[in-house]
Amino acid sequence: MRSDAQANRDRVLAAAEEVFGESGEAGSTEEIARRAGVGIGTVFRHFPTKQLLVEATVVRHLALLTATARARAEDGGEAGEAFRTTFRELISGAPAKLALLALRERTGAPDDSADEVRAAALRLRDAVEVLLSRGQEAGEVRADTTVDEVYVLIRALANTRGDRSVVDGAVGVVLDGLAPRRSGA
Amino acid sequence: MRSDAQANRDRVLAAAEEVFGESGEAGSTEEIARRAGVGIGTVFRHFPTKQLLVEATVVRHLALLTATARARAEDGGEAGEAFRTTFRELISGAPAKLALLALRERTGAPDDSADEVRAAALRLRDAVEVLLSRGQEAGEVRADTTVDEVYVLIRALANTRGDRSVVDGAVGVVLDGLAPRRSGA
Amino acid sequence: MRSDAQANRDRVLAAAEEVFGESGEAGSTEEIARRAGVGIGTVFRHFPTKQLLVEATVVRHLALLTATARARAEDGGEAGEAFRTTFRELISGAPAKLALLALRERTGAPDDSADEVRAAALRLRDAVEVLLSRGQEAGEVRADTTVDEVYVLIRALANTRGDRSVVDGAVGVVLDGLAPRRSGA
Amino acid sequence: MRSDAQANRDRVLAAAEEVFGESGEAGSTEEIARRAGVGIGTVFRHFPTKQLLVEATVVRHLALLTATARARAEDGGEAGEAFRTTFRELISGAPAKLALLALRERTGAPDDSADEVRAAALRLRDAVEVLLSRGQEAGEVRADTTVDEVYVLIRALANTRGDRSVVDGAVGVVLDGLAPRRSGA
DNA sequence: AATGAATGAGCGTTCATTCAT
DNA sequence: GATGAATGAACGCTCATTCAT
Repeated sequence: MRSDAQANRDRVLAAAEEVFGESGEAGSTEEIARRAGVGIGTVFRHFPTKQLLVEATVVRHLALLTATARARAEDGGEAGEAFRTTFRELISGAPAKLALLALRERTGAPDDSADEVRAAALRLRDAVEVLLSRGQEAGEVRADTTVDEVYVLIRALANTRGDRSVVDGAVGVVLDGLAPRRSGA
Repeated sequence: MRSDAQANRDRVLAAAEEVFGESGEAGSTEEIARRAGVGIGTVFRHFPTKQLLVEATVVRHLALLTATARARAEDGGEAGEAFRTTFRELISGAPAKLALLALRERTGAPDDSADEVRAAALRLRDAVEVLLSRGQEAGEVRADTTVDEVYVLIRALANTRGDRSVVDGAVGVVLDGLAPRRSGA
Repeated sequence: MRSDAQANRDRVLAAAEEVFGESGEAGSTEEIARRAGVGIGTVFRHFPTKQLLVEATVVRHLALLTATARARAEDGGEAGEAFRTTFRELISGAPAKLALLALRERTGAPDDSADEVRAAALRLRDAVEVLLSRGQEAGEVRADTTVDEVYVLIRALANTRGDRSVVDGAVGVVLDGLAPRRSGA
Repeated sequence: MRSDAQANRDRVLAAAEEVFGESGEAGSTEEIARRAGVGIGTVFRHFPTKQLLVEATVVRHLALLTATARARAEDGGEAGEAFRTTFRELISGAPAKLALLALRERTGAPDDSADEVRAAALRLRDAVEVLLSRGQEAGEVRADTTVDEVYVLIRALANTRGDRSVVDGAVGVVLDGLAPRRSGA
């Protein structure tokens, strides 16, 4: 029975990512249950509160992004390229869905599980940091920028809506800003 | 009574900007009425639908930002400086509140008044364009970037939450990306 | 100024008959004011309560019907014909609007002015009685029926909706039922 | 739980018939919930819209009347008597409540479920037609009247309020009008 | 006397949450 | 464990009524 429960939990989380991705926190729990193919009671058994479901969804998504970043880091490719590619991937990774994140980080921490969100965000930040450091050491990324700044840029751009080409151009501008500063500049 | 009505309309809009700024569209009309110090009926007399109130709030905010940008353009200051200062101002102008904008631009245009939002957004874009063009002509801003890209960057960064100093640093990085490209680069 | 006020009162009553005729008591006071071309305050100055406005409208309508019936009675035409014609007129007189009446007579008498409604209804009943009696005396209407029965039939049929021809046929059936009974029956 | 749900649905419908019977469509859903002894949410779970609740109530009532008429038709009694008895039963069946019907048939058909109302009304009409035809074939009911006329008469009289004896007398008059026409008349 | 802005109770409806089965 | 019916607080909105001008 344990695996059944686990399977249900996963289906609920997947449905939640879909629904919250479309409607933000306004997405209804009932709709999530419907898409997950389970009863509403099952959703609440796994996530006693909507808040907890939202947070679990965010954590799951952050974990996914973290995995992406780590994979890049382990790829062993060229440091600057790895950093830039990951930067772009995190931004376009799941545009609509990261909206969630932005929303989440706007409010206080009303319950314990918010700590898990913070922890997950930190793990992503750390993964980004690895790539950033390497890029900087390789002289491919400007030395005078911090992970926090880079992380802020990723979050800001991840929520952007608009023409793909325009957004891509905008990201390009930002990456130019992250290029090494000319010594004589 | 006309002036009273106008005053109330303004108080409602101000309260709406506050509430929507904190909670997005989820902010309740009742709460807005409370903060404006008027009855719920008064809110609906001025804005027959919540949607219309949201849009009026967005328009008002965009108009404010547009005024800021235009004032800079007329200041007659140095072109590059004017552009960069305005860029920073639009971003920090009303952090929490611009969240609204992002939300708005995510959905379709269900009613006529949405056109006013679009029009107001275009006016802001145009005001930015003036500053951008001057900066480019003066050789103070890279020539190969478009208003749309710049506008996307402003919108993205305007919704950012976080330490003032970190955000400022991130904006600085972006402005570096907007600096003229080295000819020999 | 007196005549202005009187004129306004009349315009309001006319608008009320129109609106209540279309929507029953659900018609809004605001809509009545709009159609009467006066401010909402004016409506309430003349009729301090919606209830009173409804009743005044009913009274006005009943008075109109009463006048119709009395005119027939004074016409001096043939008694049976006069009765039958009036019977039909009262029914088709203002179909949709009499709906009001039916509604009214369903509830208790919560305020004094309801007495005026009752009085107006009695006046109509009396006018009908005159025509009925004459018809009976002339041997043109069955002798064993009472005004109350006739009045009930009028009220019932007045609210009927449906094809004109079908309703006319139904009224014809009822008039047949009101014809003198065969002595040998 | 299925049976509980069904029981609740029935209690809601019964309460709705009561409330709408007293106040027409103006009766509040909250009041219906109260009388049914359920929460407001339960009412909306079974009838997602007030409109649907109104229509379901009407359909239920019409079905009841139809059953009554059909039972008479199958009784195998004397044709004229069966027709007249049913005619009276349909009228006194649920006086106050049929008000609903009248209201319903006044408006257009804004949603699909209104079709069910129409269908239910047709079934009742058909049941009446069976009795009418038999009565006419038996020479107990005038041959020159149509179901539509009879149906109109039933609807009109069903909404009548007033002394039982007076209404009974009025119905008697109408039944006389439905009696076979004298050949030599 | 007329106006129409303001008020707030009340309504239809939604949705997170509980709990009997 | 899973289900889904039941619950009721809360929301958007309407409208009769009041009152400052």
